[in-house]
Amino acid sequence: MSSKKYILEMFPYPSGNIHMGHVRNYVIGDICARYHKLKGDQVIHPMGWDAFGLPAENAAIQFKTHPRDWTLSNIKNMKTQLQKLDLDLDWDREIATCNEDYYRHQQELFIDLYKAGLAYKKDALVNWDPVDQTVLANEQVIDGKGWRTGAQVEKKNLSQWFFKITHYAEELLNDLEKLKLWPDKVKTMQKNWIGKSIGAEIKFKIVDSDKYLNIFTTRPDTIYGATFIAVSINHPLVNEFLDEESVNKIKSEFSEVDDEKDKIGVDLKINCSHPILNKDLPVYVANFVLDNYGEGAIFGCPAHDERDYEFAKKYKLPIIKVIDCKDEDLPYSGDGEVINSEMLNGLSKNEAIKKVISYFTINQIGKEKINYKLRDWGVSRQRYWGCPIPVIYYEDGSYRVLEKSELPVLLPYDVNLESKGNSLLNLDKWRVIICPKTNKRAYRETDTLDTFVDSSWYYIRFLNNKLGKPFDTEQINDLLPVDKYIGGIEHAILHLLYSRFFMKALRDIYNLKVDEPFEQLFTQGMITHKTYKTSNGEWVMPKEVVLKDGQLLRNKTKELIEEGPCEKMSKSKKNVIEPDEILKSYGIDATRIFMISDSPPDRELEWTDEGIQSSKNLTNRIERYFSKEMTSADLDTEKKIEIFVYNIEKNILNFSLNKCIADIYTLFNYLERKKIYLNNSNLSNKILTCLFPIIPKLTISISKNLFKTDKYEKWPDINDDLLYEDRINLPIQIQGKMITTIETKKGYLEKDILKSIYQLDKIKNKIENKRILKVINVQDKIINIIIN
RNA sequence: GCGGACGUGGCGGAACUGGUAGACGCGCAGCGUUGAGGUCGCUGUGGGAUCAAAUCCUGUGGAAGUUCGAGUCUUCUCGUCCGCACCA
Repeated sequence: MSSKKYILEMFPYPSGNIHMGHVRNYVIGDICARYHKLKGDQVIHPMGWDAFGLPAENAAIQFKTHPRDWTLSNIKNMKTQLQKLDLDLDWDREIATCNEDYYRHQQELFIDLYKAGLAYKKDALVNWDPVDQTVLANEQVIDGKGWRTGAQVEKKNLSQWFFKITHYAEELLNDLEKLKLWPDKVKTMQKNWIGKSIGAEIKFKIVDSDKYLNIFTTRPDTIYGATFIAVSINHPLVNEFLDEESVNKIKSEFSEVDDEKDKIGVDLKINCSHPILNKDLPVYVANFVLDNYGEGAIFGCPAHDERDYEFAKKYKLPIIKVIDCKDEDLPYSGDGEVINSEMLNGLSKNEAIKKVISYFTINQIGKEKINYKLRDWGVSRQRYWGCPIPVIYYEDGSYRVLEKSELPVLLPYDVNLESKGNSLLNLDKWRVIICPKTNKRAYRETDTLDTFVDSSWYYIRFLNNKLGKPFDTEQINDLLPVDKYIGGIEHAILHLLYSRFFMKALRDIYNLKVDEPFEQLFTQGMITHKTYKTSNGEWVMPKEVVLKDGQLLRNKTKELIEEGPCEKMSKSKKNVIEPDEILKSYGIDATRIFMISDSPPDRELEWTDEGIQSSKNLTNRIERYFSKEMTSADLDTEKKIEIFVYNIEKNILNFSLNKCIADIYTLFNYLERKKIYLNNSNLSNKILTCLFPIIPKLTISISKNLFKTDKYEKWPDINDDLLYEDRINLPIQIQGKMITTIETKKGYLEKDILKSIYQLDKIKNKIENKRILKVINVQDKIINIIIN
C-alpha cells in the first residue's frame, strides 16, 4: 500500500559549516526517508536554508564582505558537506529564504494576513536588544536577556508590526491534544507559554476622576480583602500622574534592587474606590507587577497572596483575612470558606467566584475574563538582512500596505553596513519613492520581518518551490501535514508555535483543509563530548589531546590536560568533532551507524573514539561477511532473517534506531557463529535491503559486487509463517519465582506438560512433601506452581 | 515555587498490553592468530557464598501496597535532568 510521506528535518542556518548535530538530525531523517521509498511510498524529503538573519550582517562587517555573498558562499560549502553524508534529498526542491523567489511570496502572505486583520501596526512597549539594535519578540527574551546576544533587554515604545497570534490562542491550546505524535514535553511547554487562566476583569474607579482602572484577577472571591492597588511602572496611568523625571527616578530605583524578588513600590498619591465596599484603596507603582500580563495592574489582597503580603508588611498596609484559615498560615492562598465578605460569607472558593462575578456583571463593574500569557507576535526587526515589509509611509504619517501587483519589494544590495542601526534607514535612494497611486512622496518601511516568519511556512514552499504564487491550495490539502518533522527541542516554543499559527491563519484565509503543519514531531538529542582544559583554563580540542602513561597531554606542547564533564558540543568549549575529519578517517557508513547506535535518538549521544571505532568495525565486518563463499542456509536461518526484517522495520518506524543496530549485531552474531554465509543469495539481498536505509554507501558497493546492480528495489514482505516460532522455552515458577524452563511446543495441554514438569529434578526437590494448591498456566507464556 | 521527564551492571542502554531482568554494544579479564595491530577469532563478565563446579542466596534509588507473579501498576519518599518562573 503506497502512500505519500513528507519527511522533513529542520532546515539549517547557513553559518558556514555542518556540525555533528546536523549530521545526527539528517541521518535520522534520511533513514526514515529511504525506508519509506523502499516501501514504495511517494516520499518528499527536501532541504533548504534559513538564510536571513543577523549573523550574516555581523560576519559581513567582520570579514568585509556582504551578507548575501557570505550567506550564499556558506550555502555552497554546506551543500557540498551535506552531499558527502549520502543523504537522499530532493535537491530540486531546495530553497533559500534570502532569495527573491522565496521572500517575494512571503510579502504576498503578509498582505493577505493584513487584509485578514491578522497583521497590524501599533505603538507598543517592546523588547529592545541594545547589542543587536533590534526589537525582539517575547519568545526571544530569555531571563530578561536577548536570546542571541545575552544582553539585558530594554523596554522601548516603538511603532511595530504584529501578527495576531492571540486570535488563535484558544485553538493553539486545544489542538495540542490532537498532536498525538508530539513529545509531551513540547506540548506542555507550549501550553504553559499560551498560559490560559480564567478569572475576572474588574473596573476600579479612580477617585476624583472619571477614569477607571482595569484589573485582571483569578481570585475575585478575595475582593473584600483588597487593601491596595498596584500598577506596573509602564502602566499608562503612571505617565498620566507623574512627570517624566519622576518616572525615570522610580525606574532607576527599581533597577537598583539587588534581588529581583524584593518588593518595592512608590505611592502614587491617588486612590481607587473599592468596587463593593465604601472605601478607598491607595494606588502604588510596584516593581513586582508585570506590564505584559493581564492589565499590568493588580489589587493587593495581602492575606491571601504571598507577594501582596510581603508588600503590605513593608508599607504597613492593612491585612484583611477573607478566607478562613489560621493566622500563622498567612498568607494563605488555598481553598477555604469565605469570611468577612458580606455577600460571600460561608461560600467555598468556587461558589464565591461565581457569585461575585455575577454581581459584577449585573452592576457593570466587571465580568468574567479569560486571560492568556501569549502576546501578539512582534515581527518588525530593525535590521537590513531580512525580508522587506511591503509597506510605504506618507509624509503625513499615514501608511499603505502595497498591492500584490507592486511586489516584490527587493532588498537592495548596495548598503553601508558600518552605519549605526538599520542601514536601510540611510539608504534614501531605495527608501524614498513616489507612490504610484497617489503621486505623493513616500518612504518605504525599513524594518524587515523576523526570520521566524521565513521558517513559519518554508515546509509549504517545499511542495512547489517554482510556483509563481506562494503555494497551490490543492497541493497543500493533498500533501500536508508533514508526516515526520525532526529537529532540536530548542524550537519547542518559538518556531513550532509560530508555524502552527501560520498554518491556521493560512487555513482561514485560503480555506485550506489542514489545521496543523506537523503530524509527528521528533526531537533528537544533543551530541556531547568530554571537555579538556589546560591548567590555566584554556579549552583544548579533543583531537589535540593524547593519552600517555595514564596521563592526558596536549600533543604539541606536552602540557598536562584536565578532563572535564561531558557537555554539549560547542565552539566555545572546543569540545567539537568536525564531521569532515570523521568522514575522512571513518567513512560515511561508520559515521551514520555511530549517529544512531549508542543512545536512543531522542537522548544525548556521547561522542567517544571507541564508539566511532566500533561502528567502523561493524561496517568492516559486514563487508567481510558478504565476501565469503556461500554455504547452505537452513530454515532456522530463514526464520532469523525474517525476524530481523520485522524488527528493523518496527524499530525504524518507532525511531528506535539504536535497536536497529542491536538487531544487526544479533543477526551477524548468529550467522557467523553458525558459519552460514549467504553471498549472492536472495537472503543476502533481503538483509542488504534492510541495511540500505542505514548504510547506503556500503550496501550499494556490496550489491554491485554480488548482484551487479546499484539499486535496492523493494522492502521485503514479511512472511508471517516464518515469524511464527513453534517451539518455546516455557518458564516455570514456584511461588512466582523462576526455577527453570522446559522446552515444549506451543499449544501444549496443561495436564500433559505438568506431568513432565513434575519429573524435573529442580521441581521435584521443591515440591516434595508439599501440597500443590494451584497451578497458573498462562498458555505458551509461563507456568506458576503455588504450593503451601 | 509551578510543570515535565527520568532513576536498571564499571559505562551507553534492552525488556511488546505485568510473565525467563540485564538483549546489543563499550569497557575489562583470559586464551589464540599475526612480524605488527585503531585488526581478527574464541571464552568469561550484575553482586554474594563455595578452591571449583553443580547449586544456593540476592538484585532494577528507598519504603509500603495490589497480584499467583512487579523494572513495569498504586501511594509515599529520596535523588537527577530539563523547561517556565513575581503570570495576580
